[in-house]
Order: sequence, then structure tokens, then C-alpha cells
Amino acid sequence: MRIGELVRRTGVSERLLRYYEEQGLLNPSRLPSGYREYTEAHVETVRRIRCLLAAGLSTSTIATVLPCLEARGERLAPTCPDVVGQLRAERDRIDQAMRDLRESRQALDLVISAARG
Amino acid sequence: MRIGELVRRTGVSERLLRYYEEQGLLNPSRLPSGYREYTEAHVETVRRIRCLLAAGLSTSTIATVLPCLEARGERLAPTCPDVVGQLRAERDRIDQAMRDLRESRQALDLVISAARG
DNA sequence: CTAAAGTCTCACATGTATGTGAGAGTCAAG
DNA sequence: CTTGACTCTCACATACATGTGAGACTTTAG
Repeated sequence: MRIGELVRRTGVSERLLRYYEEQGLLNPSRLPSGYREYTEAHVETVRRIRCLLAAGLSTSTIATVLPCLEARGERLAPTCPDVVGQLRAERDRIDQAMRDLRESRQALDLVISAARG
Repeated sequence: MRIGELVRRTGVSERLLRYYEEQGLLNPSRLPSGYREYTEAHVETVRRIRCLLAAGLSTSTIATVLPCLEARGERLAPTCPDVVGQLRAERDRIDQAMRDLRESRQALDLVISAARG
């Protein structure tokens, strides 16, 4: 499919799809015209990217993780221990983020329910 | 206490403490010299601000919520229903963020444990 | 008194994801 | 062939939290 359809399928703007490609997260092939050509798999990849971005990972970290996820089952694991350490750190950061979210959610709830029982 | 101590107590930079004040989140009194003077309560307020920021709320939204939290017990609730609606939206956003975090955490775990069983 | 540490304001810079517009090429339908 | 929809690259802009440095004043310690 071309970019327009991927936009429709994912809800992500053209601009961002091109940006993700520039950051090495997506590598569509090209038609003779130069148009990008995406596959079904890209739809899921974009979804993952959005999810990881929402979790606060940077595009460059995502670039590290994505290939591993795509090769899931064939256990393509990151090679250098550097990367693993970094991922562990991200995971810890996520755990902390979840704690913060829980607390903030609670705070919001407090205010919302105070608005009217 | 003056700003330096608050920096030590909270781990938040001078720059940010002044920024939070500029955004209406913090209102220390001033000494005759013009120096800011913070109270014990401000330590906790800063902690809350950090937590809400981490949850993805903007400083202006936080400005809305903070007074309600500070008056907790005296149930100072937001007045206009506009605000409540906005807060509900934030809460929903947080819920989604938590789902994303869970999913991303799982993805990271997958990669990390693939690195070596 | 003096020096050093603390603080003030102001302003410019940065990073990262994202928007927006211009100008040109491509493709499909009439 | 022409028009309109789609796509391309490129570049400049934005929002927001945050860093950094300059120049001046205040406070504290020797």
C-alpha cells in the first residue's frame, strides 16, 4: 500500500511516517516512481512505534528494540550488553512512570469526585 | 527556606523552580532582598508537580489541579464543568498511557530475556 | 573590608516529536 | 490532453520542558 492508505489504517500523519523512516524505524520499498510502498506488517510496526513512543522511549531506542520484536520467535536478541543494560534502564524508567501515573490518576480522581459526589 | 535548599530537598533545578513559579504552580513569598522564600509545604508541592508532569499533564493543567489537591479535606473542587471534563479526559489519557506502558514493558522484557535466558 | 557563595532577572539555546507550506513529479479519470 | 488527487523532498515553524550563561545584587564567612 502507499502512504495515504497507511495514514488511514494507522491514523498517523504522512509527516510522521516519513519521520519514522528517517529515524530508521520503518523501511518501505520504493516504486519506480519513488513512491513508498508499505506492507501489511508495517501497519503493526507503526502501532508498536506509537506504543513505545507513548511509553517515553526515544526513536533511537525504539530503533534498537524494533528489529528484536519483529524477529520474535527467532529470538534475535540484542548483541552488545550495552544495549541490554540500556533496555533494563528503560524498563525501570517505565516502572517508575507507571507508579507516577498511578499516583497522578489517583490525584485526578480525588479532584474529579470532589467536584460532585 | 531559600531556593538553594529547595533544590537540594527536591532535586529540581533552580531554573525549573522559577519556571514553575512563572507558570503559576508555586508562589513563594519574597524576602526584602527579593530572594524567594519557600515553606515546607512547597517541598511536597514540587513533588506533586513532578509526578503530574511525569504523567504527561501540562503545567497549565497542573495549575488547575494543584489548588484542589492542596485544599484536600476542605474539598475545594473545580468550579466550571469545563474543568471537570478536561480532568476526566486527562484521566482517560492516563489510563491509555498505562496500557501503553504495560505493553511496552512487556515488549522490552521480551527482548531483555531473549538476550540470555 | 573582602571574597566567595547564593540569588536575582533576562535572554538565548536545545531536543524531540510534530505541524505546515512550497514547488515539483506521478497517476488515475474524464 | 487536462485536471485533480496523491506523493515526493526540503525547509522552516512550534510547543514544552529544560539547559546555560551573563551581569548585577545580597548574604555569609573569614
